[in-house]
Order: sequence, then C-alpha cells, then structure tokens
Amino acid sequence: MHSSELLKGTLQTIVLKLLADHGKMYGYEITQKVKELSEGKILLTEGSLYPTLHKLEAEGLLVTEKIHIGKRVRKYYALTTVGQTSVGERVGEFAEFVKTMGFVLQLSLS
Amino acid sequence: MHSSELLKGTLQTIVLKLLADHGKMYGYEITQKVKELSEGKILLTEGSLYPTLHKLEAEGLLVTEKIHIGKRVRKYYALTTVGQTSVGERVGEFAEFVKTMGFVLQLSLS
DNA sequence: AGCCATTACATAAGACACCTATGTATAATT
DNA sequence: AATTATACATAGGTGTCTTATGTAATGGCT
Repeated sequence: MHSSELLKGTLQTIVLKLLADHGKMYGYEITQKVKELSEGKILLTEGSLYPTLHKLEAEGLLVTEKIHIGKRVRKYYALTTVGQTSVGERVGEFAEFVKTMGFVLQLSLS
Repeated sequence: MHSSELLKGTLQTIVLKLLADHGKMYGYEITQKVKELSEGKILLTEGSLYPTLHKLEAEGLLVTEKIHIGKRVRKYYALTTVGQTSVGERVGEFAEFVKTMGFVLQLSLS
C-alpha cells in the first residue's frame, strides 16, 4: 500500500478517468476497479470516495442515476459534457506533473 | 504553475533528493534549484519549505550548519546517515506510485 | 436457520501538509 | 533613494484525505 500522502490531489483524476474509460460506474465498483488496476496498491476508502463523488456531481462534472437492484439502490455515476472535457485536462496535468518531477528528482523513467 | 494539490506529499522527497544530489544547501538555494529544474513549474513557498526543513531536522534526517556571510547568517542543511538511507526509499516510493498511477490512468508513459 | 463476509450507500470529526500573509533584515541593483 | 533580491521565520487558514461510525441488503457457509 502506498504512502497515501502522494495520493492527495489524484483522487478526482482517478475517478474521472475511470468513468471516461468504463462508462457509468457506481461507488463500490470504482473502489474495486482501482484496487484491480493498481494491483492492490491503491485502496480507496469510502470516506474519501463518496464525498469526492458528491463534490464532482455538485460541480457539474458528473450526473447520477439510481438503479434498483432487488431492494437495494445502486447509484451510477457518469460524466457530463463538462466532465468529459475535464478528464483530458486533469490527466494531462498529472502527466505533466510526473514529467516535471522526473526532472527534479532526476528519475530515469524507464 | 502546477495545481499544487499534486505536490502534496512530494516536498520532503524533493528536498531530500536535492540534498543527496548537491550536497549541503540552504533554504533559498533549494527554492531556486527546484525552480530551475522544474523550468519554473514548481515554485516552493517559504511557508512550506522552512517548516519542512525544520521537521526533517527534528526527525534526524538533516543537520544544519550556520555560515556567516557578511552580517547575514545562512543555514545550510545536509543529510544525516539516516537521511541518506531515506532518500532512496522516498524516491523509490514515488517512482512506484507513478508506475501504479500509470496503470490506473492507462497512461502511455513515453 | 443463523452467522459472517461482502456489497453498497452515507457522514462527522480529526489529522496533515501545504499556502497566504506577515514579519525581520541584509545586499544588490537601478 | 527606492526597489528588487536574498534569507530567514512563524501564525492562521484551507483543502483533502483518514478514521470512525452508522444503516441495510445480499450471499455463502455450516
């Protein structure tokens, strides 16, 4: 498991990119997908994920759709048009950050 | 200038790695070196740098040496043995984090 | 049937790292 | 003489995440 300090500021980007790649997803599904893609190294907690989803929705980047599964309600999130535009920006920003850090830390990004 | 949220958790690593690469440095020198290496994209503020240096010193990763330049006192920081050991760990941790994020965000890290 | 783990949502309180603002003071430039 | 650069420092505020807690349905096991 990663020192979670590094994760700060990346959660929104992760969520947005996953939704761009996989279409609509629900909260629990996102935690599992991140766990899978990161080989268990990034474990999103509910306490960080749900507030983030709510915030992105409030900002108009996501829309929700409630689906009834038996007696349970599942909340699917999907990108809005604004959200779709944001994804590229966020991912690009992260990529540039990594590149810059590569210079500063003199990393050989093999 | 980068969205500074991403920078969170990397400041200590940056400081430690710079000291490993350039020997003893003083605070202001560190800000200028980071600015130079990052091509102006990472601008450390004094409000974050000095507390970080003090913390690393308190934790035993850095030692200080005061040098008098005319009437001014310059404080040089250098790695302790513990600090030297830490550098590799921190940098490795960051590199691994980047790799993991590459998987999650499906980046082509060219 | 009963128990436990998993699925699935949610929020409040607190910690932590950083930024902004402010302060002091010397040195160099215009 | 005034402004910019050098050089240190700290207090207060903000944002993001973690921990802790709560509710509730579903699935697997014995």
